[in-house]
Amino acid sequence: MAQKLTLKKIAQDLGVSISTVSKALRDSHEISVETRSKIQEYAKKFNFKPNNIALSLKNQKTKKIGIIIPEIVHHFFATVIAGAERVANENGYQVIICLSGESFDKEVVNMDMLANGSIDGFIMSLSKETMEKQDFHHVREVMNQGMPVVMFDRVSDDINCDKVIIDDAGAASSAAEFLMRKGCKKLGLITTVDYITVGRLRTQGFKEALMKRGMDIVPGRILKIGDVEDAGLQIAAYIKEQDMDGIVAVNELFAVTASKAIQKIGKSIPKDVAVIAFTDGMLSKYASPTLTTIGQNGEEMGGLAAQKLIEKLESDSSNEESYETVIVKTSLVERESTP
Amino acid sequence: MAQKLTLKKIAQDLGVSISTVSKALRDSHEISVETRSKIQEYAKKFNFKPNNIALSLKNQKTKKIGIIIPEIVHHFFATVIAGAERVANENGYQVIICLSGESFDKEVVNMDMLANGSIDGFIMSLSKETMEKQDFHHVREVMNQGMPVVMFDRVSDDINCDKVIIDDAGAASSAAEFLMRKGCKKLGLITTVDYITVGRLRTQGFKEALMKRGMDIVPGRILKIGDVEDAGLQIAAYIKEQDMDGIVAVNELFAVTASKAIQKIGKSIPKDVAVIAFTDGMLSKYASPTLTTIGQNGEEMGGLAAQKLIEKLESDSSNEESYETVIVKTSLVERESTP
DNA sequence: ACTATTTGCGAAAACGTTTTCGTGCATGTT
DNA sequence: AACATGCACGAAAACGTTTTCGCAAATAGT
Repeated sequence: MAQKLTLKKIAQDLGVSISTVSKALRDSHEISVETRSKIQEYAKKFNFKPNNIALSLKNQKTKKIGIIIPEIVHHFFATVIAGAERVANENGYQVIICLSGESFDKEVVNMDMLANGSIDGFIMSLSKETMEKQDFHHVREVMNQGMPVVMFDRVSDDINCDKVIIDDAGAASSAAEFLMRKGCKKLGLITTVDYITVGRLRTQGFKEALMKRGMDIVPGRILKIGDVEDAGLQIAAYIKEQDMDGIVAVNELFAVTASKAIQKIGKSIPKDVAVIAFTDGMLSKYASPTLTTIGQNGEEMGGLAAQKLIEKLESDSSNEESYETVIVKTSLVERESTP
Repeated sequence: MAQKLTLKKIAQDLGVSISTVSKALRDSHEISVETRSKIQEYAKKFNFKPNNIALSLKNQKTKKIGIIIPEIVHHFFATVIAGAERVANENGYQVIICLSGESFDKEVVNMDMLANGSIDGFIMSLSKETMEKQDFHHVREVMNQGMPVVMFDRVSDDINCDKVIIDDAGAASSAAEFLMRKGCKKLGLITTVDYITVGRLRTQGFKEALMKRGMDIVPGRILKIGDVEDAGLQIAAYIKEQDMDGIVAVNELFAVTASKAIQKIGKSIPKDVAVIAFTDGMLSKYASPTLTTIGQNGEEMGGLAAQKLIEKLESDSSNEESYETVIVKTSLVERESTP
């Protein structure tokens, strides 16, 4: 277990001072060529790598970015992380991941832990509890300390920072419009309760599309799911009770659950009922029938978020406070569940 | 942008020395009660939190663990991370995630970056390329520096360290046995090429189960997939050509792809062909029909890996070099794809 | 009243870097 | 011979902590 090599040890072994070693390794002209190569060879031979912690302390930057998300076992978030990690790595950064598990308290604790020097900036998507409580003191606090924050997907208008989102309302509207163009007259929507921003916006977009076509908005055809646990039962009942020929679902799970319920009552997809889902993940690709989806391009969102964060980090911190909201285009992927 | 509070600033503001502040905040009896409470109140008021980097440097430990995995957009790995993150957090640790993207070089680079002081220990699953090359110098190197490593899932016998794996051969054997008990006579296997340890072991277990029952092993019924890209075509051809009444697949994707191919040629599941898959993820739960699976309990594996790593980290590092391999039980989840 | 003991606090080292500022010595210039 | 210049290197500060040690003053013990 060869102890970790430090400048100090090299200096001792070679009979020079620490500063000389440091300078030699950075190829400073202050050091004679012989001394320099002697030190460099020694360092190479014993595979010296400067200690990151010491560098962080000295430079007051860690080259790490913190990502706080509600869940990782969720295809969309996983793709976001993948994108963020890629861009971070390309720029010499590493990512530290913390999961809030949709809990406000855990989100706060995690942020506090990371904010004390562990990272240079945050990428985050708010937990359900946080959105419900509308309590954002923790993110305000880290921003006050001069730590940049980029939010994605689950964002809040109450916080002034860079954001990366998709045009939820617009995408939901296009989805409904797409179904109507295919001939659907009785559209349904399976969405979340309103305090989840994305659910609310998608509901709003859905309604707008119907209104634009002058169609009635039938309240019963809009199902808002609060407790995901018994989504299955709620959706089954909803499918049985409502007479619809097209359904928009705000996520894959709702869509595939609905799809199964539809087939169970003897209707066929897409002939009797067309289905379109948000989030282009594994389920949509492999469900039966495969689902037409609105892809959220998570990889791209993650990449953009990292990009923006790193830009903020590397610009003169003395710069003006200007925040931007990037809207990532969604992509409609047509599969078997629509005509 | 209130500058980050430090001991030094508190000391200046209160007209005492840095050491006094430090001691007061740790409730040392060396400091008088008045001074202590004065300092503590001040610290609380301005929300002082000690700088993690400085602590890391001082204590020579970061309270962070590095996780290196091939992919994150993969349900199994996501569950492992979730489990590791949970246990890590419970013990005051944080996780840093690096993705190798199945590339040897990226695995090496990432390990090198993390090994220079950023973390206290590693949890990792080897990339495909690494397993193919059989080059493990990078993990040996960090181990030589006294940094503990715990491997999971994709491990190597050539490396001596703690490991967390499932009993792949045993699980594959039970899967085959399960199908035979249900009356299947002509079993097929969809697996990976042999240099992926888990694929090899599952293949081996599958064969053992057949031999134990005295059944012939028909080479054509064992499909080894190397390039995942055209797995679809290979599986479709295989299903068409071979006459089988039961199939074991080493992952969900292969299983659901096979399942679709089977239904496409007009056979019914599970009546004509029974299907059983490894990895109990989203696909199995929502495919049509839903799949009987062998759950790998990724959450548990991640948790155990973190547990073992933290134990190693917190024991006297002077302890004996004893390594353990934990075998996590698999769980058979019966669904519609088997009789 | 003189010595022990306790009390309350500060100085300084250490962790591993980088960087600024000397400093001693050889060389070059008058 | 006197002085400026350049070269090659070392000392020390700084980043923010914790901790050991030392020291002065106050208290206690005879």
